[in-house]
Amino acid sequence: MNPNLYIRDPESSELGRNIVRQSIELIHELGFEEFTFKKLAHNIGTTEAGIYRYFENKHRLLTYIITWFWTSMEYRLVFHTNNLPNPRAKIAAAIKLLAFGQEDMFLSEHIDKDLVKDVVVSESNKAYLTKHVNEDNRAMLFKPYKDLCHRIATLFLEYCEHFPYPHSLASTLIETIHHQMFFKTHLPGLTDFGGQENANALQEYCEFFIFSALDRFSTAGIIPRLSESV
Amino acid sequence: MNPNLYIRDPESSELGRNIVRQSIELIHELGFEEFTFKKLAHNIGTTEAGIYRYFENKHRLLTYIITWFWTSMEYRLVFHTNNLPNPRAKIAAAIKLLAFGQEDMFLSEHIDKDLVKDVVVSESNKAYLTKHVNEDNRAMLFKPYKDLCHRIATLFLEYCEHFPYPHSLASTLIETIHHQMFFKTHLPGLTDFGGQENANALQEYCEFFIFSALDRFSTAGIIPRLSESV
DNA sequence: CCATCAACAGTAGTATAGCTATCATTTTTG
DNA sequence: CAAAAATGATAGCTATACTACTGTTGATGG
Repeated sequence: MNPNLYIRDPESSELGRNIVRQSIELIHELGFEEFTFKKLAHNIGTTEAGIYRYFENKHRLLTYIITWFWTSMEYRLVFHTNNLPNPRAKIAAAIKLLAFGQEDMFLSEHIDKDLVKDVVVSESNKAYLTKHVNEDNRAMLFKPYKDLCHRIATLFLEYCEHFPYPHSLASTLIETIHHQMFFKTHLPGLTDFGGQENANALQEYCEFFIFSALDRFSTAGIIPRLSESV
Repeated sequence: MNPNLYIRDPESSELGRNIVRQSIELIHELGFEEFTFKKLAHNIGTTEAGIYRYFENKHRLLTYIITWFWTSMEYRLVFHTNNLPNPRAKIAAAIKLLAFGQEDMFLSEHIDKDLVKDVVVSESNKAYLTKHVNEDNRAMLFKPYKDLCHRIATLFLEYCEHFPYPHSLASTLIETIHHQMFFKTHLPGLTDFGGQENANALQEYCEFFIFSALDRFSTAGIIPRLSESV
């Protein structure tokens, strides 16, 4: 993890690990806006000052959590795509993983997977949608997100060599998954996943629009028929 | 505008209009997190209490601004697509408009178009990414967004009758435009628009992935060749 | 075994944000 | 012109964000 994210490494002590674990629970419970270091300190049984020894402010802590997630996601992406036979299968596996459809061990055992998922869906945008995004970017805080994005982009290029938008399509995929998950739960009118209880509907939608885009630019010029892809 | 958004209608007085206009400038300048009613009051020469007579809190004011934007966008969408000859041209016009590529009069004269655009790109997500999204949704605060989304979805269905994801594709389009614009400026590594100075690159990317998705599901089974769409 | 140093708890305190209440004055309007 | 509404000005209260200082504990190393 990038040392710019913290003041003292939270992995280096029990208190530090508690801060991270409990902050995920509390952000999940209250939302990031209502989340404060005082409440977190009370939850852990320490004091506000104790938290400030680890993180400069609550936004840095959020960025730490989200960044840790991207790092873990990239690691798992490599793991789950490494020995698949062809680029198409790799992309399908990547989408499944990104859409939280892959049952999987998380890297860190002491953190609840479903909570992290919800926090990422609801709060990850807030890590970069700030006025100090350029400064944070210079401090390399978003490198894990870019690395993940680049790795997905590389899969796209393996599948379709001359595809002109690999990075944009990768970031579109990631953000779309999160937005559509949020909309499905809270604003279903913005999706088509409302009525049905098809747990894979989002994943199928993503596979559909990603492969539609990639196949259209296929260098071979071969466009699979409807029946092959849906 | 939905009366749940405000306490006193800001369109009903000079002070109210000032609050809205100046808040857009100040949110643009400071970002939503650093924006406060005290600073806004100071900027327009009134007091904090004066602002609170119009808006319950700064989040409601943000939602007002964003909602006003969606309302205006839907109106302009109808205006710019109404007498186009075919669904494909309508969708292309919609994308151009949503991507801010359409030179156009805004509905309200007293508000700076470019400022609103930047505020929408950076802050619109924060209108709904909250813990009270369900409550806000019940108060119909997001109806204009849903209406806009539904109208775009309808265009998709006119072009491709049995397309199964019209609403998800519409919300994906809107959110993607904003994210890619933000990334292009602040995190260009997440896009493919960095080096080139092609102002239409984003618009072309959106047309590409939208029509790729729609054409793949074309009921006629006729898939236009690469040369026709890019 | 003691000196030392890092980690941590606890307390206090400042500045600002978020919000409410009150009251006098001005403006609108019936 | 009188009543009602809108505004300006001030005060105040609670919570948040953050900093500083003090004392304790517990591990390390000579």
